[in-house]
Amino acid sequence: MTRSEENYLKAIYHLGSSQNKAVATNAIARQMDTKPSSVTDMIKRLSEKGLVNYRKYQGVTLTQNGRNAALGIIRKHRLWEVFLVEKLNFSWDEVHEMAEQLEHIKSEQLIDRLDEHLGFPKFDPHGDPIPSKSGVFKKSNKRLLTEVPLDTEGICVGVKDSSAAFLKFLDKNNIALGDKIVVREREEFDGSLFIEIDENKMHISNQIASNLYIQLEVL
Amino acid sequence: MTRSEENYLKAIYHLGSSQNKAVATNAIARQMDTKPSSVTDMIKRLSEKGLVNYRKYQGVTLTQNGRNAALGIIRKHRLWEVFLVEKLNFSWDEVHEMAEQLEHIKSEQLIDRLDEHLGFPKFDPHGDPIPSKSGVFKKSNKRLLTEVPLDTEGICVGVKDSSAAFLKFLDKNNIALGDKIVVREREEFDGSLFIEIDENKMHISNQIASNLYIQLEVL
DNA sequence: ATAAATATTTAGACAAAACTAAAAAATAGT
DNA sequence: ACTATTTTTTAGTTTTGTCTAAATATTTAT
Repeated sequence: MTRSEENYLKAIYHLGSSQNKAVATNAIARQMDTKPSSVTDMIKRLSEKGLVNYRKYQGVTLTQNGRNAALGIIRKHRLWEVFLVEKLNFSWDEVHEMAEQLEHIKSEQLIDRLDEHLGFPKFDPHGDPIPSKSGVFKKSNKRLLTEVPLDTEGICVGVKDSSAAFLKFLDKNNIALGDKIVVREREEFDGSLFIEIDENKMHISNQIASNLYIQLEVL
Repeated sequence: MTRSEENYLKAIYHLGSSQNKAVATNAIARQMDTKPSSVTDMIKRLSEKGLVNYRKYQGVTLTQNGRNAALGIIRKHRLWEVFLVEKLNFSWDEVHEMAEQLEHIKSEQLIDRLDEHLGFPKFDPHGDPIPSKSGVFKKSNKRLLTEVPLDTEGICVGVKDSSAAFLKFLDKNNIALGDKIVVREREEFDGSLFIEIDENKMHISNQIASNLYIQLEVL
């Protein structure tokens, strides 16, 4: 499979073929920053290879083979992200570009050894689940801080609003990706939260909480 | 730069442009398992980009830019090989294919962090020197066991004859890549050697010794 | 139900990187 | 010095993946 084919499969998966919804040509074009006509071309090729189901004008879904291929690429992407963050000390927001390249390295052996080297992680640094070799994965336990149950420990894995202003705010208040967070109390009146962040108590507004993603621990 | 361009530069470097000899079209074609006409095409492109010096029918040399690019790729290749062997426990003979792919990953940051993660190694698992960020590297201290001075410790990093028969012999005699080796005595009569291999004393024929590469330690 | 808007596909081109076949230059052998 | 051989280059195609422009299908709005 070519690199380009892999990228299309991944895009189709992310655009909803994970839930087996048919994905529109236009949506793929937007996602991949390319033209709809190019997408049509590629879809035909993928269809001939039995990786997608395609009927003219009706959008596209992944076949079982296509889905497996997509999951394989996602597995590689996320394992490499873990490597970059855990072993090379990159931060969550620096790794995507590199992982986009690394995910196309072809070697079963390599990715299995990497998996082992990393201790078979189940989630990537953004809290997204890592499919196993055979394509199974845990449901993500990533949710907004506003939706986390009380007294349950989680790890800060992402932001919804990635504006400079918000990131600066986080920085000033010593909230960083990877921090351990527990919600201790929810204020009914304004939806603000009392939290503990790496053992320090804090009070944050609903505004803030609704822009922070937390990954809850799962066994 | 495209992947293909990078591979051509590397091939030209290895074929003698390291010593600034002009490299023949045919030689490149052989090395890259491609046709001479394809090589001519590519050389023209590289020449337009200022990466090689080219005069029709006269062969090709690398420009300074070309040489730097080639060294950059070699640096990446060899650092990834160290990673594969040291961190993922692959053996010397399994890593080349993977490194061929990994060497094309584009990210200065990534390779510098990898370098640091590995402790700034100066040689790869085959005993070949790793160019620094700025393109300088130690001369290889890789040589045949027959040419190693007495009482000088080295590490077994390669074989000249990689026939199954020879590899089987090594296996049977417990000689493996990565073993520490010291030559204690050379027998004038038949050129055989008394060596210590990981503390065990052994006597090996000149035949054997002249097919084993040793990397001598350097500071 | 039909016109307007939107989405999708087709047709034809292009660039990169390869190929084959044929021509031209360089080298070697006598 | 002049063939014969080898090497290199040119010319013309092919494949992959993209593009633009035009044609066709579908959806939406009245």
